[in-house]
Order: sequence, then structure tokens, then C-alpha cells
Amino acid sequence: MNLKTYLQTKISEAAKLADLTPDFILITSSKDEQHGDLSSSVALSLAKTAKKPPIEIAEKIIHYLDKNDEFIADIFVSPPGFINFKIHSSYYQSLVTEILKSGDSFGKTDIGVGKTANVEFVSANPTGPLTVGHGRQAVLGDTVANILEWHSFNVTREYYFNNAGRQMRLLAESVEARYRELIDGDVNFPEDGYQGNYIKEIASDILNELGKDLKNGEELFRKKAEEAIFNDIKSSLNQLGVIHDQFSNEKTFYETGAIDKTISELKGKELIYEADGATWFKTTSLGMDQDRVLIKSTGEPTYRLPDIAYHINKVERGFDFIIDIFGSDHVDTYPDVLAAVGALGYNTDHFKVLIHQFVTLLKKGQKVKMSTRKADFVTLKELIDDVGVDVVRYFFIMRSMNSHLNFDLDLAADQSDKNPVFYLQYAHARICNIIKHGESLGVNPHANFDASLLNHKAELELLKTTDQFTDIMEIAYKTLEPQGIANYLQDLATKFHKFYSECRVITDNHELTSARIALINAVKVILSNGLKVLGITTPERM
RNA sequence: GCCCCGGUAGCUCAGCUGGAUAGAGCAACGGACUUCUAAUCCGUAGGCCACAGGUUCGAAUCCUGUCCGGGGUACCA
Repeated sequence: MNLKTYLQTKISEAAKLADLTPDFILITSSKDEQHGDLSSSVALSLAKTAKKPPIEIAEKIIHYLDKNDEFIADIFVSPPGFINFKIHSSYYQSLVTEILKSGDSFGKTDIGVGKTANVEFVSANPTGPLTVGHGRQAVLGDTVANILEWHSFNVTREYYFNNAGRQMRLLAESVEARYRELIDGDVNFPEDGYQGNYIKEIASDILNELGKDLKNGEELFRKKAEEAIFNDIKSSLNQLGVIHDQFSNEKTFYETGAIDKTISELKGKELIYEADGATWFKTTSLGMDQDRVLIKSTGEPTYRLPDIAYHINKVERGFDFIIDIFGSDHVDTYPDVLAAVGALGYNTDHFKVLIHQFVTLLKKGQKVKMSTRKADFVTLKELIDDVGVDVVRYFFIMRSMNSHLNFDLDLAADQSDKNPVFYLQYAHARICNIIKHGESLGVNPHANFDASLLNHKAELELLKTTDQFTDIMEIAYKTLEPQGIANYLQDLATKFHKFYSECRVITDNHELTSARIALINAVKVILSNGLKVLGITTPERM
């Protein structure tokens, strides 16, 4: 049972009796205990249409509310017209049993039962190691996938990459140049080539493995480079706990003829024209501000064309929910792609595109400009080795994806033991330790308990916070923004630590001990459920 | 020029479908370990929520404009 929904129903019924019809009944948790436990501003929002002072409206609504409700202890109005509810402690106390009963699945919903979702993320082309910037997307995407799984969706984590275009050709040329350089010492490096040391390593591996007689422009250079870099990418992702279920690439869409089909279908819709030797997509006729090139005058498609074919492919695979996660450098490109998919008669209503802003890296107070080509980057691997997986994951989800965040590498390494993630984990470890301590004294952690003994202020505060978890998880689903979960868990941990400092769990009072053990077990359930969705470990000791 | 994000405490950022006195962490300062873990707790200090208008009972939150920062505006991805 959800208390807010319950109150919304009650208020709505009362409003009806008072001849009022609110559009929406907002219920918020009160910050100040003078305002009870929960408050509603309905009366304030009704004031305009009802043309009456909010207080009067509030009084009227209250008049029709049942004063002997099983959960509501008190209802009162306070200026300028809020309706405040004081909730019986028994309601909060009853949560302990409910949470323990549901355990691992406390807070889950069946919103996505029988539905499939596809989350595409990272999708970096295999031209170099993943950087810190990719890390943000990796963590965001994986967590969004976790949130959907939490709500019972069957989720496919997908990685799409371009392996047929100019970038990969340039990569192959760079590797070959390093290969020739190793053999005869001549440096004939392509302009705009990839300059990182990893290119030299790949070249040297190729030399060791296949000898020095490879032909000019040999396909193996590309293939070996792609393979090596992909292994590196996958291992960085695995380190982060991110595992993709499916890798898709543009090459397959050439091979299956999907690309040709896409272009001919667009032609059929008269959305294609030739100009300056290139093939253009008439995006302007779909309401965009400029047309885009699909096939360059060189005959080579731009990334947009395979992207369109790929998105059609995703629709055809029948997912109920398709999520694309892009960096802000793609803001301008996805509308074209979706417009094309839509124009060809495919449904695009079930697409959701999440755009995240970039991470600005600071090293010794200086901005680090990231460029894969110039080999100017800090790899994700380096970061993880530096501060650890949990810190990296937490850092990237504790902030809104819309925020351009500054990441000071020196500070991160320096302060890794002060990172807020440890605060959460410490709460979990503390609980585990208390339980263990109790057991060593013969306290059964699963004994029957009387929750009505949990009357201390710190206990009730803690319980009230546990009541918000379900809401938080549902909001996370609706917005697909994970940072609310991180913020919530932070709050829960704070309430727990406060409780810990004020209430001793294991005492001679057996009844109270059992009740408090049950309470902290319940808190542990929520911490662990939440951290699991964030992909962060729950240590039993620290 | 145009489009998308952002501008909140010294720093990094929450809060944004409008709600009561704007929050956290870090940094600073002062307290609390003979106790189930001090990776904790308690307290002090720190703010024209970029700026200017507007909308209304009420604006950090919505609208308009300005300024500053990031990204895009490619026959790169």
C-alpha cells in the first residue's frame, strides 16, 4: 500500500463531496514536523478556480475527510492553506514486516512484465581505448538497464559500432604505418592518423604474429586492430561490471542489404535527391532546418545512413521500449535518424533518447582536452585502477546526466576514501556487523519482534525514509534518471547513522533488541536493493 | 547567427510537472570514541539560487531577454 496514493484517493473523495475537482493532488513529505508527516497543497491550487481563499477550501475538504481513518492520526490546516496529515506510528512500524517479507523484491513493480526493452549505450567505435567520458555513458546506460530490469522488463544491453567507414580505414592505415615503421624505420604516418601508443603495440603484435611480409593495404591490419581494441574495450567495461548482451555493427547492414533497402525506400517516399555529386536526405520536408548528406560524393555513406538502417532493425526486432543513450555531441543527429525511421512508416513512439553532457577532466587544475585521435585522453581503465569501481560508478550516477560535470582527477584519487559512496556502504557494513555481534551473544536475527516498540524519534525518522523507496524507484523508471536513487540512499544512510548514534541495538532488553534488529535488517534490505540497481557492491565489513 | 545543455555556499553538485525557513559532500572552525565499526555523530560559519523583467496567493523551479561556460550547427562519428 502506498500512503501517498491512499491520501490522494481520500482527498479526491472529500473534494468531490465539497464540489471541488482538483486536476492533480500533490502530496509531499513535510520537511518540518510542525506540518505533520505529509502535506497537500490542493487547496492552494484550487483557490483560483474556486475563487475562495485557500484556507476556506482546505477547511471544507477536511470537513469531509474521515477523522477515524486507520492510518491518519490528525488532520489540520495551516496557512496559507496546506492540509497536513499526521500519520499513526503504527503505519510506519508495520513497514518493517512488509520490507522483510518482500526482501530482494521490495520496491519492485510489474510495470514491465512480459515486455522487452533495448538499451543501447557506449557504442564507441573501436578506434581506441575507452576514456573517462565513455565511462559516464557506460555507467548511466547500465544503470538505466538495471532500473528497467527492476521494473520487470526483459532488457537487452546493446552496443552498436561503425566498422565500415573512414574512421576504421584511418585506423588500419595508422596501424600499417607503425608496422612499416618497425620494419624499415621509415615514418610515413597518415595525416589525421591515430597517434596513441596502443597503435604501436598492435603493430608490433601483428609483426610478431604474422611476420614482415604483409601486403600494402592488407585487410588484416583493420581486422587485427578492431579485434585488439575491442578486447580492450570489453575488458574495461567488464571491469566496471558492464556486460552487453549484443554487439551490432554497420557492416552487417551492408551485408544484409538493409542499407540499400533503406535508401530505396527513402527514394520511394521522395525524400532523397542528388546534388553536388552527393545523395541528400530531404530532412527539411520533415520539419528539420537543413538537409543532410547520406552518401558522400566519394560514394561512401555517412554514418547517418547505417544508423537509420540500424534503428529500423531495432524496431523490427519488436522491442516494447527502445532507449538510445548518446553524448551531447549527438543531440543534432538523432532527430534526423528518428525522422527517417518514422517517415518510412515505422513506429517511433517507443523510442526514448537520453542525452548526457560531457565530463570535463581536470588534471593539476588544468582542463584535459580529450581526443582519441591525438591520443590525448585519460582511459577509463586508469580511472578505475585509481579509485575503484564503486567510486567510479557512484560518481557518475550521483549527478544528473544534464550536468556538465567537472572531474578533478587528482582530487578523486586523493579523496577516494572520502567519497560519498563509502558512506552508504559503511551503513550497510555497520548493519552487518551489528547483526553479527548480536549473533555472537546469542541474539537470533530473525526472531519475532514487536514493531510497536520502535518509538524513538530516530527510529521513526528512519522508518519514514524507508517508506519513500518505492516511490523513488518508480520515479527512476519514469524519468530514467538514476541520480534520485543515489540521493535517496544517501538520505537513508544518514538516517541510519543518526539512529545508530542515538539508539543502541543490542541491549539487555530482549524485546527491544529484536525489534531493532528487525529494523536494521529492513534498512539493509533497502540499501542493498538500491545499491544493486546502481551496480555498487554491498560490503559486509569495511 | 541558429539549436541543445548548464550557471545554486570557497569547490563539486542535489533540489526544477511552482509550495511553507534553499540542501548535501568536500574544504574551514569547535565538540563526541572504556560502547554494536569515529569511513560515524553533534555544533559553528558560509547564499541578491548569473542578471533583468514577466506570469500569481506563492518562483531556484514556468515564460521572455541579456551575460558567461560546454556541445552541436561537416560530404567526421
